[in-house]
Amino acid sequence: MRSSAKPPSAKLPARPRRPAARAPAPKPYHHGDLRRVLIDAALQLVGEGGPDAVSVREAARRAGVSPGAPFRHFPSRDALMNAVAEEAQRRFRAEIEAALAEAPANNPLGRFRCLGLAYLRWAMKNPTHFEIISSRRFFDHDKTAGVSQDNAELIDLAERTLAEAFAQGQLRSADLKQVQIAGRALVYGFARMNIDGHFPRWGVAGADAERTAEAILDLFIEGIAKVPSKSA
Amino acid sequence: MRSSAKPPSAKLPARPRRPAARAPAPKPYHHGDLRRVLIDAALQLVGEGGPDAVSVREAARRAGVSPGAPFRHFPSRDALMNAVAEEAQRRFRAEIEAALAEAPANNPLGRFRCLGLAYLRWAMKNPTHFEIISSRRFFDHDKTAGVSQDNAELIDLAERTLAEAFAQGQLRSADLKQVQIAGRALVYGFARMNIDGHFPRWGVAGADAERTAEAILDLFIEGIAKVPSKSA
DNA sequence: CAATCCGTGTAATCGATGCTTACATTCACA
DNA sequence: TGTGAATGTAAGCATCGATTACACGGATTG
Repeated sequence: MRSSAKPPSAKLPARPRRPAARAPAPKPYHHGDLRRVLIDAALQLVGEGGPDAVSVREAARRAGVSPGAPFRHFPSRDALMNAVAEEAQRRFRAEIEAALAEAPANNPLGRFRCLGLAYLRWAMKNPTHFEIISSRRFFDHDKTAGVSQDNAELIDLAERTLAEAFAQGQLRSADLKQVQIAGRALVYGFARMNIDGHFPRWGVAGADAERTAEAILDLFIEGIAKVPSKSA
Repeated sequence: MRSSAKPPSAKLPARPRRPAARAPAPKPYHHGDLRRVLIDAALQLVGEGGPDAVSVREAARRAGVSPGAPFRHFPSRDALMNAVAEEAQRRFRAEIEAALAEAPANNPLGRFRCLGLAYLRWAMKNPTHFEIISSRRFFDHDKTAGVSQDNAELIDLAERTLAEAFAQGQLRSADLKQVQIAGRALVYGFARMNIDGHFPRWGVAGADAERTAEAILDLFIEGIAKVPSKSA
């Protein structure tokens, strides 16, 4: 979308907000909630063609608004992408926490596995959205208090879960930091490889992908668990 | 570079090819090896600001050539990026194979570790170049015989090494495919997290980064090795 | 109720980019 | 030596991000 030929976009028929007693209400001068609509449009564009497919003008077009209008709400394209990325990150975190809420409470290592699985599943179901939250370039690194609060929350969650697992003697290594980074690298890497096209065989079906994701996660968990063989 | 103000590029002083008996040879009409120079310029641009920092015009500017000239050698920007990515992939493979050539021959698992380490080191020393080879979008997926021969070679190499390790009883799992994918995901993930800015603490120094890289690699190797504790 | 302020949208414009077409130059081969 | 193919230039198109001047109209005031 960003520099390719494209039909003139067919002009949406002026969204029917506020039926307006009698006049045809062709298009109210003020949009209503343009900011929200722009973010949604951009999210959709990301879903269709990745981050590069997002253009301010196309988002404006889909919102039925002039090309300059978005700049009233976002000082730059990056600012729009920032908002989009934060929204995606929010959804990501919400889904993972929801999945974890259903996991058994008294098996930390099992909970850790559950966390990783939810991570992988979301990333594979929403590849382009994962792409924008994983590439930190869309987050504002100047803001105080850590840009994406949601991301820090997730990391904390993983760390606490690992600490519990260690406290219950479920881990072989005491270097929790390394284990945490390795675990993150594993799921991150698998998710990104999937997005970046390193597994061309898995078309859209993704059943193989999900099975493999689970398998390598288990391989990792077994690798860090205490007494890996012998009994089981 | 792709849409920001920039000084007019200072105009290189007409590269002195072929001193030309006596005339000042201000600029030969034909460049000599524009294709090569364009790829180098683009590689440099990638090194300076990542893939998005590459513009055909800027590459042309640095080659001291008109904006349309590159299109004689590359039908599109993507084609240029393709060439750039293949060049980077070639260097990547060369360095890894060189490192592996110095590894002890009769310890497959050790060789596997060495491979992973070389991978991580190159990725961390050439982050932006790793970025373009990891994102497969710059490779031509239509070409027969697999686009990046070099990449397939590397994967084969890893698989053979793992098979040897298994044959010598060094591995705990017999599912070599899973082990290979997990290993790839681990190093890939770590490298990309580093590039994508998930480890903001490691400024440019990178000593911490390299140590951590080695640590998580060892953690993984221990996890897949047979008899992980007990003796060592 | 009316006047006005200011948030929000429009129109027009700028420079940069990818890419194409028409033309110019020069190399290489017959 | 002459000519055609290869390779460069010049000019131009459409799109993009971004800025500026202006227009609209809802909300707050007196």
